[in-house]
Amino acid sequence: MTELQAAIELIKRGTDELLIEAELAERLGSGRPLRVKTGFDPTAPDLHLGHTVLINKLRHFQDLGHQVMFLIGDFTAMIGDPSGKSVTRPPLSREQVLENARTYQDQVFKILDPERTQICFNSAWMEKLGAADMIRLASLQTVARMLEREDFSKRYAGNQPISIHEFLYPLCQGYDSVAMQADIELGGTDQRFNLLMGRELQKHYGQAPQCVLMMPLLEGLDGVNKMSKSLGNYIGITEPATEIFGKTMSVSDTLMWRYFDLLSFRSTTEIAGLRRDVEEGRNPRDVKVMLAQELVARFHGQRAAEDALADFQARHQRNEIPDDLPEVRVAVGNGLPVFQVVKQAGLTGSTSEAIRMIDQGAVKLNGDRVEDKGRLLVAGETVVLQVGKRKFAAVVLE
RNA sequence: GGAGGGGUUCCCGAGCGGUCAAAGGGAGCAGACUGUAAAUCUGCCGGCUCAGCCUUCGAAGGUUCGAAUCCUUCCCCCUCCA
Repeated sequence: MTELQAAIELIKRGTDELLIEAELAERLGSGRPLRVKTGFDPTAPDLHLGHTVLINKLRHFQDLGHQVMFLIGDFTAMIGDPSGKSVTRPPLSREQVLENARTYQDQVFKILDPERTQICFNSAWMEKLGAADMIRLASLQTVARMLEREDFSKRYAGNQPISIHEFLYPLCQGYDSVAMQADIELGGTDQRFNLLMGRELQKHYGQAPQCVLMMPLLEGLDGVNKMSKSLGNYIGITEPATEIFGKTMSVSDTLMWRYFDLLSFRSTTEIAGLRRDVEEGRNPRDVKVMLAQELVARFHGQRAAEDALADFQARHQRNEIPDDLPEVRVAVGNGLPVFQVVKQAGLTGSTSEAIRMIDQGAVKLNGDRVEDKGRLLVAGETVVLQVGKRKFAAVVLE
């Protein structure tokens, strides 16, 4: 295998689709470092494993010596990507965007090499674009073309509103590629339309059209929807080791394989071997532990991975109370009913919920189920309160 | 500009003067069962000083003993025509 073939193999591993392989081969063959573009919306700075599918791929390009351009869509954030749902987002202040961008950098550099990563903001060129330029840009595409996009056509067919400015999002993203002179752009499969727009517009502006590499979307913990913060089905890369471990363990046996494919750095043959083991009777839980440990190790180190496993076994397989309980102080005065204490300790969102939880037998005090919701707790001691399986607090009564 | 249809609790969606904190489904939470898996079953699912009270049905007024339901004005969305 030639060096070029090896590079293409690495680039293609795990991808959903590469357009157009021949073009990419040609550019790689030129020997110059390619300008690799990917964009992120600065609205949700907490990166999760879904994002890392893409970031790992960027890492591959860096390893091959190319220039990664990490675009923060501070200008386009004003529009909000209409991909998927139609939720109008509140505009972000300049300061918020900058702060989010900083958070992004901290997080992506857990995977990427800062030396070979260029952070860009699209406001740099979008703000210079005047109204006339914008209209010219808009004239390059038609409404019919826009409606080809699945989410637009669905909304249109379902009598849902589509604002004109939402059509501008793909155009802006495409124009970013022009301004950045991208050789290749990476994105999720849901970005197909926007990514292709870059090709169209680059041609209009006299540039060679960028190649497009689409990565599969990672399903969230529910196994159905794509992993996203707003759906709450995500594993954040800055989450504590025990959380990453626990959430990974809660993934279904089927979904586990998907995570192996998209997130593990194990070789494809090794993963196939594990799959065979399970088919032959190995407990899937044990294989899942390997995945959970690998992920924890990636973001917190090997040591943390060992600890997370020990903690997990203690807490869930032996039902022990964790020893790193958050401590909360609650003023009980002359005695406060348990349900009030539960609420004030932040274990439930409302008093009503606390009462319900107690009625359902979900609340434990020092390990014993609370039967009487009116029971008064008095000042002077520290008790361990538990709601459900996962919420604990050491409550100092005072 | 004209005609018509809509805005209901996290989402979808019923309700069209009292029995409505509002059917049903989804999501979520808890319990049982487990491997903190899935599936399944059961319960919960606005708030509070919880047998009672308070705030919700686009917004603001009004009619009524009583309004998500009727009237007025306003805001927003969709469809068709031009």
